[in-house]
Amino acid sequence: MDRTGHPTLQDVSRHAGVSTATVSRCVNDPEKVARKTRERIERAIEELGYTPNFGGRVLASRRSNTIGVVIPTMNNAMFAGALQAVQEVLSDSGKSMLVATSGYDPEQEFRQIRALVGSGADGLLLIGTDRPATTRDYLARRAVPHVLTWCHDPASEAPTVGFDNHEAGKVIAEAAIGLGHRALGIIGGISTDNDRAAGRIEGMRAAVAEAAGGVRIVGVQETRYSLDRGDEAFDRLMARAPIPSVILCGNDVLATGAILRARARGVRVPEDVSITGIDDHDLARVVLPALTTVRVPQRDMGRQAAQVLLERISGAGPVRGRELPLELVWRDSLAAPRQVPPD
Amino acid sequence: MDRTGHPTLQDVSRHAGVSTATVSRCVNDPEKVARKTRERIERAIEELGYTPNFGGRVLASRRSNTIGVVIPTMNNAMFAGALQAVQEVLSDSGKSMLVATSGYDPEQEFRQIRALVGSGADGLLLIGTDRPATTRDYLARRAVPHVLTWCHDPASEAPTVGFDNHEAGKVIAEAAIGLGHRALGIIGGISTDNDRAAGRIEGMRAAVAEAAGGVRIVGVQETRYSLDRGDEAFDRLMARAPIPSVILCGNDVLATGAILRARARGVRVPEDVSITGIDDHDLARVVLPALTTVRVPQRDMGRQAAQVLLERISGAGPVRGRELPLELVWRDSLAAPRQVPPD
DNA sequence: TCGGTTGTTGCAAGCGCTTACATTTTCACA
DNA sequence: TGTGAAAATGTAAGCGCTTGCAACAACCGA
Repeated sequence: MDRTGHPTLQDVSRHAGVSTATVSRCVNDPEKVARKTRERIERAIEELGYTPNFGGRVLASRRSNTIGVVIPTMNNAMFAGALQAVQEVLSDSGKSMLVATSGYDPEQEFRQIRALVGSGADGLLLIGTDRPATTRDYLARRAVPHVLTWCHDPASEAPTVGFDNHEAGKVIAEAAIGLGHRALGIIGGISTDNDRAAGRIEGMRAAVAEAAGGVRIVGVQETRYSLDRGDEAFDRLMARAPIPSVILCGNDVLATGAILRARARGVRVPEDVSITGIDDHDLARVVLPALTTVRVPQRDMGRQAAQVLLERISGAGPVRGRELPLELVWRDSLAAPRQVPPD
Repeated sequence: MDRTGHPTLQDVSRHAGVSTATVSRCVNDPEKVARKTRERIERAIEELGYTPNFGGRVLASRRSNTIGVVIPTMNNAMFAGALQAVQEVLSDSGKSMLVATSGYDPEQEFRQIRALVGSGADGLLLIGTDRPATTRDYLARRAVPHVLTWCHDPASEAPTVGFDNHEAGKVIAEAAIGLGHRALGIIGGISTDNDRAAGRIEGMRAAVAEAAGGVRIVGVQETRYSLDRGDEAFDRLMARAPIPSVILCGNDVLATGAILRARARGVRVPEDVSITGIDDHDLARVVLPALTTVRVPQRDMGRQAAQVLLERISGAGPVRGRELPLELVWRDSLAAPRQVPPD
């Protein structure tokens, strides 16, 4: 019995008449124990109601079977959905998931990373590639196995399992340009310390740069991801000439906010102005008009990121990142501009 | 140096010329150490880049400073939002959060609970009051401090921090009845093994039972919480007479699904049929018409539940549950029925 | 029957930390 | 300057488990 009255490995070993080593093996690696012995031990475990002590286990084995995840916020359903997938994979492998949020703040992220590592995390799943040297040094010095997701960069030191945000922005911008839009507005997430938001905007800019014939960006707003911010940014964008004929939003929440605002102001979408999103959030098909957007494979991404992280932790060979495909989803919020404006 | 090359408490103690006990105190309870000594130790910690070993710490102190949360799914933004709040509170108290999901399955929940306890969780936050005796016994036998949320029941053995689901259903049903609706349809979550979904439906039924003048329920559909299921349930409810003049939905996702379906079928909301939700999800204000619903204080609930759990773990006196207020949110999806149908 | 394999089990040394208790130091006050 | 209480520190005994190694048993073919 331990200090709290729970039976210990030792109790089980006595009860079953074997050594503690055998009981330990029976718990962790049953094949290593002869069938008859195993049955005896299992009965003892059952009778005593034994459960392994976590601390002893971690201390002796140097593994906690716990992995940490830091996401910007759980208020974004995209992250939450991916988290769900991560949890499922980990759970299937007998691991538990520690979760923390950074609120898009690099320092907070660093704090949370340290807290998770201090809580025994065997590995870490992080969002995005860019982080301060302090954080990267910490990760390297402590040799914390980690995988980055929600982004993809083959050149990254840590494996990335995700998609190319730059590409996502570019694809949707090209779709708009292809329809004849020449004056584009952008409502993006705040790109400071956020490689995903920045990448999306850059992708949009790149599409414009590559386009022929007077295509230009007439305004860029960066704002926090939230329905209400989409609102305000829309107003600012529509406040002064030249008015964009399409507004490319950094994600579906912003786009939905913009549509809501357009509706309230009597601006018709897509007749007066087209609006696009990125993510393919639930909102995208609920809002009216339904959003034309780029589908981000959140579930798959979460699942695969978790798998890659597990490989990385198990140390089985070099682990490579993976790029996931993006898909343009056509709905109703993007249409050809009313008239092609003169150059 | 430990086996992995990291400095240990012992290294620090040698480096600073003090005993390991003093270093331990300096880390866990700095006031107990004289200033000069503390500074010396802190310098040593800094120079060596020491971080406490989690396993050793848990083993010796019998505390992991980790708490576990089991929710049905993170795909429901309501749970995710609450989780965010829980995480913030825990993080502020230096605790980490383990998260697992049950998929609304009691056995899965039990498995996850065991996994979290096996991962060293000092306490547990669970959703809802009802669970199998097996699970309750386990919790009692292992004496796992736990708090229940998303529900409220002063009679529950474990403290509950949440709202009264029965009341939520009743409030919205009364609102509909008050407007003159007599034929009510219900699309609820699956009430088996789900006291919240069951409570909401019962609340609706209770309102009907208490109402005078031929108010009756003309159909009840139970279905999984998802946009598409709201769809189907709507169809079934509208398929045969008597047709309800209002459909009370168990949550906003179902209600939104129903509205989407109504729109697709050319049924006008609320002119032809009113539709209500519960939760006040983001969808509620995005969907057209915007949902009349009951606001569930997810953030507050998460925050308070976490606080109560921390109290419970610290063992400071008897811990009482808390009930949080509900608020009816009037929007556009609920209106008086076209004509009061003859009794 | 014997040596060699293969399969099982036990021995025992920690893993790195906390903490009750003992000891030493400090300091206010007489 | 002496005294006692309070403050600071040290001593050392584990916490419950894993695991490398050694010991032993069972079984094989020669």
